[in-house]
Amino acid sequence: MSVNVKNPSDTNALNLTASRRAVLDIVKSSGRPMKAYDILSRLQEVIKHAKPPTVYRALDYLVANHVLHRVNNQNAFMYCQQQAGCANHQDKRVSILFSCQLCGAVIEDVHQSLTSVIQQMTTSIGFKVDANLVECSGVCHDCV
Amino acid sequence: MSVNVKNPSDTNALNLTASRRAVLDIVKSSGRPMKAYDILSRLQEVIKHAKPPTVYRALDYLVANHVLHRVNNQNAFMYCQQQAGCANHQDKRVSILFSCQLCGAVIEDVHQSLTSVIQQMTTSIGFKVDANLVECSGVCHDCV
DNA sequence: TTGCATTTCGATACGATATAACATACAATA
DNA sequence: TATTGTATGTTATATCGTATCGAAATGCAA
Repeated sequence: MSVNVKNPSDTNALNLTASRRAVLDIVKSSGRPMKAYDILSRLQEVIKHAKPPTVYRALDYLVANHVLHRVNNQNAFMYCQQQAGCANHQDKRVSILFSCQLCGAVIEDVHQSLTSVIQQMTTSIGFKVDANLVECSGVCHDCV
Repeated sequence: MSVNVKNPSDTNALNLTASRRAVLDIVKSSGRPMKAYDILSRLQEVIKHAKPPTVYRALDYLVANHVLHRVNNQNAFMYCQQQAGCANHQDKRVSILFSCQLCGAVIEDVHQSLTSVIQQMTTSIGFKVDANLVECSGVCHDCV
């Protein structure tokens, strides 16, 4: 059932099984954050026997591998737009997610000064950031 | 039942009813983030008939009035340490919450450069921040 | 190709989180 | 008094996420 597309010469490659790939495609193609149970509904169109753990396992894997972001203030998941092959993560640039509480849109951005100040603050308190990501909640331009 | 302690001459004063005050005291005195149902358990020692909506209504009010922070990556609530009478909110300084995913501790900090860069970024995209707060998930110094 | 360790998966059940819906109480005030 | 707005009480349920465990698939070495 699962299809391993990992390239043996690339130890950082993803092990995209069928369910992981399907979840990734669903979230990526939606172009916006998706909730777990909305992903599940879509997933069940392709994998009929999919259940909540199917989705959560795939999401855990994809978030752990920096392909998706978890948007905590929406309990949602979105495609990581700043990375191509986890470049953002590898370079330790800090992304910020501006999350609109009205329409759910998330604007992902990076900024050198943000990265610098976060690195400075985390170094001074000995805090290890786990996703090179900060979140900010508010209202986007379109929602006035 | 409700006890209004609002000072009529101060339009920014809190309307701390009995349940709101009890929830605030519980969260504040714990010194760390608390989950809603843990708050409920404690609240029921004082207000026996307290139910989930009792807690969530009080939390909504206290978060809306910048007395508590909602820690999204823990589904928890903590006392706002940077403000005294919402000074932080009024001054538009941006707090950052470094949230440890292992022990649950949250370090709240403010930094002028962080405030500057957030203001710069939000201005450029027309985003209105709703709590002058950003969140960052990771592992704290004590948890290595 | 066999055997073994590891990873992934299917399925059920449960635990945790949050809100809907509606009725009631009460203070301020017209 | 009648009205309005705010806050509360109560029940039930919706929504979200995870623990568990056995089965199946996979990778790998002998």
